[in-house]
Amino acid sequence: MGKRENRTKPPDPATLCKSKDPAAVRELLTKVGDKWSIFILLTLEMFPDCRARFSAVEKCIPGISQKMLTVTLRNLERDGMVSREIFPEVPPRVEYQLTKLGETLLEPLQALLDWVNANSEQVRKSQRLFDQK
Amino acid sequence: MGKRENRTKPPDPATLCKSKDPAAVRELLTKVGDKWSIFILLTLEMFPDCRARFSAVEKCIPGISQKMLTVTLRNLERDGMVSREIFPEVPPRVEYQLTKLGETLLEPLQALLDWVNANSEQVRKSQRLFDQK
DNA sequence: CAGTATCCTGCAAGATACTG
DNA sequence: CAGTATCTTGCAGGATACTG
Repeated sequence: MGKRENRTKPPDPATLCKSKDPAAVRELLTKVGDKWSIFILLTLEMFPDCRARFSAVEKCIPGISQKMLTVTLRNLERDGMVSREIFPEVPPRVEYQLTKLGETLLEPLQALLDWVNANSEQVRKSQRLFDQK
Repeated sequence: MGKRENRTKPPDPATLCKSKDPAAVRELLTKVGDKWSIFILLTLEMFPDCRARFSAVEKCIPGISQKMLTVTLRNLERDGMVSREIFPEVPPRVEYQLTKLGETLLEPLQALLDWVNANSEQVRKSQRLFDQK
């Protein structure tokens, strides 16, 4: 994985996707690469026990709408990345927690976010150069 | 990065994004997390010298349209992730190559794809459970 | 071969209002 | 508080045709 040495033969197209179903791989990749999913999962990690209520997550993610938070959380629950617990109180309280599966995604996602934080300035520079010609 | 220990205090919302401009971080994250960007960069890596022509890349990415390949390659070039060289021949030949910046993205992307390949079955299982209730 | 150009469509996602 | 429900809109992205 992540080999950098030169190759002398053209790659086999099947090498990238181990799956028989490339569309399914694409779809899941789209979901785990989604910005809101990434932010939500990494936000949950920051709380004690990887556990927080709806409003707490919302406060930590600038720019997310209530709708997108709801929708993305529901999808993450469906995918088995977070669990959802409802407390029968007034006013209502709902807590979300990373599952074990969700936790295994943290490292790759953090690596991606780290890359973005580290290189956004260089990317912007490249864009300016590209645009002025 | 990627710490897993429990915390006792709620996180500072600013912790996730080191940038002053959260929207810019979101935007770049969206781009590097895009499925076509990921496939293109990882595909280029598989060629000798991380270098291949348009049609060769196209063959390696099942399901991508010519339009999306063109558009995504142009964006990657603009962001400084790939370089583009045109050979004045007939028929025309255009080669794309990973830049140094692009190569630094390979490891995080490969980790993400590895996760997808390793866990897609479990995610599907979770989805079936969720859907039938 | 490696693109543009054009048309077209669905759906992602914002805004707003309502509620158990 | 943590959601639904509804309406609306932009634009991602497919299909197709053309070209240096």
